[in-house]
Amino acid sequence: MAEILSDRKHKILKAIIQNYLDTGEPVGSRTISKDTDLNLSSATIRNEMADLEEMGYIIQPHTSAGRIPTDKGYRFYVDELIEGREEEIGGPAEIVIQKQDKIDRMLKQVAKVLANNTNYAAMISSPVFHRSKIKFIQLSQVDKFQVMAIVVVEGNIIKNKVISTDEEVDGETLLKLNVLLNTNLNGLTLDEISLGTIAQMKAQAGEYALLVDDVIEAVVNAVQEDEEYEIYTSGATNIFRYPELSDQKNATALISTFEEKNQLRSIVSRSMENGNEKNGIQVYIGDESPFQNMKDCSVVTATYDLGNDMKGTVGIIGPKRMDYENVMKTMSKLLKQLEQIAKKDR
Amino acid sequence: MAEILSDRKHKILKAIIQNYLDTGEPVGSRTISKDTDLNLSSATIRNEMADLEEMGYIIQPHTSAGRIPTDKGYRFYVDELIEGREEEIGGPAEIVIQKQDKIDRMLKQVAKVLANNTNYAAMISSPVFHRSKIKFIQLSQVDKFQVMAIVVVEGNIIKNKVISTDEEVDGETLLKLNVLLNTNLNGLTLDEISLGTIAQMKAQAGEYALLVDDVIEAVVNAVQEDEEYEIYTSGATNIFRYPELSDQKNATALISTFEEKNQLRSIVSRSMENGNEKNGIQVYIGDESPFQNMKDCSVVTATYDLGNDMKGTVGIIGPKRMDYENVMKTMSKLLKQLEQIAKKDR
DNA sequence: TGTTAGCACTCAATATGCTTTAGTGCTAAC
DNA sequence: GTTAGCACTAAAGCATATTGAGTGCTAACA
Repeated sequence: MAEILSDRKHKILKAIIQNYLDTGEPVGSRTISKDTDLNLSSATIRNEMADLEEMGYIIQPHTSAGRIPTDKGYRFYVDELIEGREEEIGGPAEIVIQKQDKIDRMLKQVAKVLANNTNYAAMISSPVFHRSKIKFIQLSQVDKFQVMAIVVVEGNIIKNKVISTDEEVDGETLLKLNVLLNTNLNGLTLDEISLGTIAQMKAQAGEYALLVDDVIEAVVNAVQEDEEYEIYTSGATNIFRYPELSDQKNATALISTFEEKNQLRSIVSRSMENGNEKNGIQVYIGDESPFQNMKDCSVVTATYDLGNDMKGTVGIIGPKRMDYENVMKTMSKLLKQLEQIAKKDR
Repeated sequence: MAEILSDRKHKILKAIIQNYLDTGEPVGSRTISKDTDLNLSSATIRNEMADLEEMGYIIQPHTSAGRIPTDKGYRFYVDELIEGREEEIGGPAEIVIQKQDKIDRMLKQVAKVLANNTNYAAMISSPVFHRSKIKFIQLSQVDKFQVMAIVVVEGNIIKNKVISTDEEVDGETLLKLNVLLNTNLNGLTLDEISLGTIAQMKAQAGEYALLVDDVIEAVVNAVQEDEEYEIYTSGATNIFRYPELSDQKNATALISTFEEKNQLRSIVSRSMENGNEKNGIQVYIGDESPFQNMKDCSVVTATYDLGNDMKGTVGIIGPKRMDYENVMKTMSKLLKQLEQIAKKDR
């Protein structure tokens, strides 16, 4: 598969793809002959193009048209981009994320900035806390037969659950339970709460053993609920900028993908799995993408890490004819900033 | 403006509009002549149509086409619908909202059900609590210099704020402050917290007077934040079902309206203001709608009331050529159900 | 042997003109 | 007041040229 291209073919292929990214029109031999510094006539270029077509890098939409890149062509182009990415200097102008008090506001802003800077549709998942520790638990009386459990998880994420009790619980009991919970559970992750721990707590609770079950269930629920990460999106309408995506069928599919968010979860999982190879940025071209029926799209994702094992995914979705270079640069800049803000924060 | 139409004109106009709602095509005199039970020839209908056009109820897109309703025509039709709405019996099949533990999940579901049952784009605002009472306040130590204030508002809506303190606050002080807060603030709405109340609390707090300021600020912030209501949307892609809305320009405008949500807020405000006249359902046709540049759309809104002064707005947006009758029926059924669930809930 | 000029050819896109169709308004008769 | 009939209109559909951008191939050239 990975034939080695002659230097000339390499240059011509790159020129074709870049031109196509710019214009969105099939590119002909004359254009390449003029645009490159190879000083070759269109006829020569034509010969080379015929070769490249045979090798599967480019294709003719119809006989009398220029060539456009195939998925293989795009892959060639993107791989080269990824190889060449050292420390990017310069690139797009500074991007500013403002520090926000709530983490989800900040994420919403990141999505927005990303969408605006790339002109593609952007998404970001809120971090998952698979192994984040319980920092603090507080039970309080809300009503006569209702106790509220408040759970603070590392990173000051706060969750609460209301527990209905059969009997009235007095303040003193609540106080005891509070102490019990905090001495036994603080510092633990969900996975670390063993049956042993629970048994031990029940023993200590004495006559309130029954209540302990309910409370623990509530705590576990609260933490788990947290792990149902949210997804924020922005710039879905950017797809209308690209004629190849804005026909009725494609547009409906894409927009409802963004509205429903279920499909976006598959991107997030995929991105988290494939993890941190090569600067953490991953490019899925056409059929490589996690979507069905999205063969006209490319997806670029990256994983961010706010520390404390708080990881999430950002991504953009756009046409295959996408400015991959700008997208990758913008994304990595944005991530660096996001992670810096998070670092400063604690 | 409000000329009185002869019975015959009335019937013809209604027939024209209903036919147009069905087909989306300009309707000609022949069609009306056949469809109505007036037993009039197309020629007679033509004469009447010419009159109706002169009066501004219908218009010809071009000389050799049938007529389509103007905004005034739609208004006539909708007003008549609203007049005639008594206790609707029958109508669309039962709609089921499942009770959800979290109120926002339920609202999301309402939006979804509404969108699916009407095939238009739906939105719902989470309730605003302008005058909801503070039920319970709880201060807890999170960190050495961080205290967390948890505020429970009527309806078990829970909000929290982290307060950074200059000095370390010991448990005893916290306990005192807790009592102080709850005795003074419980049962009050935001508006009812007077400067007098605050002064009084400071006096009682003694050496912790400074801290009281911070805490009250946090509480007020928490409650206010709550009043920044959320808007949930569903079925934005339904607009692609209607050719008159799915051209590039309209679609972009509509979808980004749904994405940004800012514009939707203006619908919510408008609907809340115009309040509960006529079964609470309001119809904005074309230029009457709160949007700019949305002259091809109609908006139908209603206000729901979950008790405890928790009011919000639901709405749908669709083409002017909308099945107003079904929309109004579906909406009022859904609202009744929503309010019933809320009632059962407390 | 690689490069290039030249030419015949292809196919999409655009323009052109013709026909059909669904509607109108007006007039004259019932 | 109602209606049949007719001339008229504009959009939409359809077939048929025209144009233009691009190709592949061949033959000549360095």
